[in-house]
Amino acid sequence: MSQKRTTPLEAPSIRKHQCTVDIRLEKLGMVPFFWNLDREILQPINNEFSASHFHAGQPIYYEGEKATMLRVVVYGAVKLIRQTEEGKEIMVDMLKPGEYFGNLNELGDDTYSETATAQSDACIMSIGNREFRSLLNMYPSIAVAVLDVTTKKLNSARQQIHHLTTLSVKKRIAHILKELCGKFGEESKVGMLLQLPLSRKDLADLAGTSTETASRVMSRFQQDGLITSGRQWVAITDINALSEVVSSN
Amino acid sequence: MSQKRTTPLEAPSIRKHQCTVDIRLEKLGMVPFFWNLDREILQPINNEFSASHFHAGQPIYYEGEKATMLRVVVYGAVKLIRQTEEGKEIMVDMLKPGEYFGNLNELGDDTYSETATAQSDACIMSIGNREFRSLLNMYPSIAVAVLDVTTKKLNSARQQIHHLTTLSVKKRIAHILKELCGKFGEESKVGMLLQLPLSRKDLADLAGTSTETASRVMSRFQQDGLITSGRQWVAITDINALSEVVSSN
DNA sequence: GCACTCCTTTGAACCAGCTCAATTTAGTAC
DNA sequence: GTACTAAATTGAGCTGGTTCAAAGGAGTGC
Repeated sequence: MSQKRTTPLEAPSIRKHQCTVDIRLEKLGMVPFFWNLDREILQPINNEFSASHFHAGQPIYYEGEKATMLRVVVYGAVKLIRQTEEGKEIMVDMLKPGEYFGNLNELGDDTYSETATAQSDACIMSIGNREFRSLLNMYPSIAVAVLDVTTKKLNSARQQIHHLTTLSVKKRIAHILKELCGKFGEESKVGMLLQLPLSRKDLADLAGTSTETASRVMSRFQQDGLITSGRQWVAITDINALSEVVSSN
Repeated sequence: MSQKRTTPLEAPSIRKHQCTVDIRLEKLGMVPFFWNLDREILQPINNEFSASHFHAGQPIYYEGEKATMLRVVVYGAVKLIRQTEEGKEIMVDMLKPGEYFGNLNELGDDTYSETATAQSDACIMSIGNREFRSLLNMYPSIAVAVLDVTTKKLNSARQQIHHLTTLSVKKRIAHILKELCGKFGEESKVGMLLQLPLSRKDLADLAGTSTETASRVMSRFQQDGLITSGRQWVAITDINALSEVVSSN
């Protein structure tokens, strides 16, 4: 850590220690599910959760494993991947703090339908499925909040389906960059820096294309001054131009 | 109606009259949302809904319209479509009786994110968004049931994304036929007949391909004896062979 | 500072599926 | 039966994106 870092990305350890017991309650209150709850209700809910840390690249669970937990991202980014036997994979979602993943189905006899991996160093809170479901039944407002989040996810999944079949790779990537910018973008000297490690392969998996094609598109964007990018990082320098790419001819 | 019909599909008017006030309550009880509810609770809920009929091909609402209602299919099939300005479209879902669609978001200021069209003659029950949301808050079990349905939809949307990027058109269509078979298949002399009008274009929109390619694939399937098909109808004759197509090499 | 790793870029051939265009046919109405 | 219409089929050329291969760099550990 004493060497000069050339990545503009924030070093992971800076924030890692912050995920202490003390601030878990605060984090939990920031999760959309628990918006309207009083502190005295939040407290026992908090006790149901347990926290754990993951290093960048470390798997959290695998597709097909027996699914027993529901998880919430507290710090860092988590990617959800589906893969074929031949190893071809696609990224189904990239989660930021406050988002949930895992399983919330009735019984514990389901399996996870995707693999979850820590994209950066991450802190995750987990709760047993059964426990969470009893929360849902106890507090309708939580159920409704979870439903709203899930509905939004469904909508964006359907938009993605639409894009996959109607847009060119170039437009799809431009659109994805815009979304990531809204989610992970942070002001920096190189532009809106996406605060997570993001390789060409990740982008390709998000866009449903090959690494090579993603690289070609990104090279072009960089050439045209829309982005600045290095190894595993991307910064958006001209978001309006990206929007134009999506909606052009 | 006195002429001989050559379509194996059931004539729409046969069942249409069945959607009377008398049996609405029964239908409502069949909707997954309302599984566990007592009859005395169901009764007032039923009163909140209003029913209406649509002819095959008739639009129910358009993408972008102000979204105020949540709807449930009582009889018939409803397709959900998203389209680009140039008219290229994709089918996001095909719904059967008991499934919900429309909007369930917080306030009435959202717009529908897809166009809903009656695929066959259909009977639809509607409820105001606000009213439904208060039901959700009143009966947690409804909220949880809706959440479960939505979660399943999300999962299948994500599977579709996966298929779009990893499977060939042939496999995608084979898979779609299998799903439709489970949902709309009815035993008949020509095999498992899909009990809804289904054109090559519909299939193409479902698979995210062109009408011509869908036609070519279907011709091939018919040639190989996997299906029997005519104008706007499809029957599956060998579902095992279809499964093999999906999982082959 | 040096070596090593693996991420990224670029080239070139190839192909699944698209598009455009023309023809055939199933189903319906009379 | 006959005529009509919209769905379905089939052909042929084109192309965006894939695949395979190989070279070029950024970041890291020692």
